[in-house]
Amino acid sequence: MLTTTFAALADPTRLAIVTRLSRGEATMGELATPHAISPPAITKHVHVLVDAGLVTRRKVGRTVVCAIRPEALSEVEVWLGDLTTYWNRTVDRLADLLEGNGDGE
Amino acid sequence: MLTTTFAALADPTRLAIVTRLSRGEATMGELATPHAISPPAITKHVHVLVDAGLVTRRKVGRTVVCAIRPEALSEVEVWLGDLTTYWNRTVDRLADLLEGNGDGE
DNA sequence: TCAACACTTCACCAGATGGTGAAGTGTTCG
DNA sequence: CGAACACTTCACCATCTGGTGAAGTGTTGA
Repeated sequence: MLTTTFAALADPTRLAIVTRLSRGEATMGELATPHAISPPAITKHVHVLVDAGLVTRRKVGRTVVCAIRPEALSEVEVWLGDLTTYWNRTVDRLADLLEGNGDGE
Repeated sequence: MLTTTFAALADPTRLAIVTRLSRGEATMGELATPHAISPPAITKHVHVLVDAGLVTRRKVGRTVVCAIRPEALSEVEVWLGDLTTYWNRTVDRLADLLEGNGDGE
């Protein structure tokens, strides 16, 4: 669901995690470092991202390696694309009206 | 702030409002109709969208007309674009490694 | 073997969020 | 004028969210 994706990205810590992971894989510890936040909090945040389908996790020894799942963001791209199409159409129609040739539809 | 935008879009009602407005302006009443929700709730939702810079409001007689502000979404587009660039680079580097010519950096 | 490590689960708390009904503001129109 | 209308503000409530410390799980390595 698109709202789940947006909700996952609506938290600064999680947005930073996703941005960090877009530059390459990282362990939970590496994700936690820049955030002055407790391990349980990072676990929770990553869990939200996994549930939203934005991130994958795999165990490697005693660490957990996280990676981004770009496919989940393509849903956002599609939605944005649709919206752009619609409002461009609106702008075109408005431009037509302003030019006086009111046959926009 | 990007997280503010995502937070605004993280609610189904608000996402529907934005999608609706991308197809053209609407009054508060028109926005409320499909949502089986009380007028105060709609006022609140639109307020969140206005605060996030996604929507504008203007009074017309005793109605309030809302319109989308696409500029706010361009911030999302830019972020998505950056991310895509990064992970494409990662995929390229991985492809290089798999082909055996390990001079990706 | 067993201590240190990396992380998770648990129980809990404060504050934010989404909803409500009731009352208020300003506009239209008979 | 005054009733109906469109919307907002207010006070309030239940639930969700992001955080914590303490205890638990499984892995590594001296």
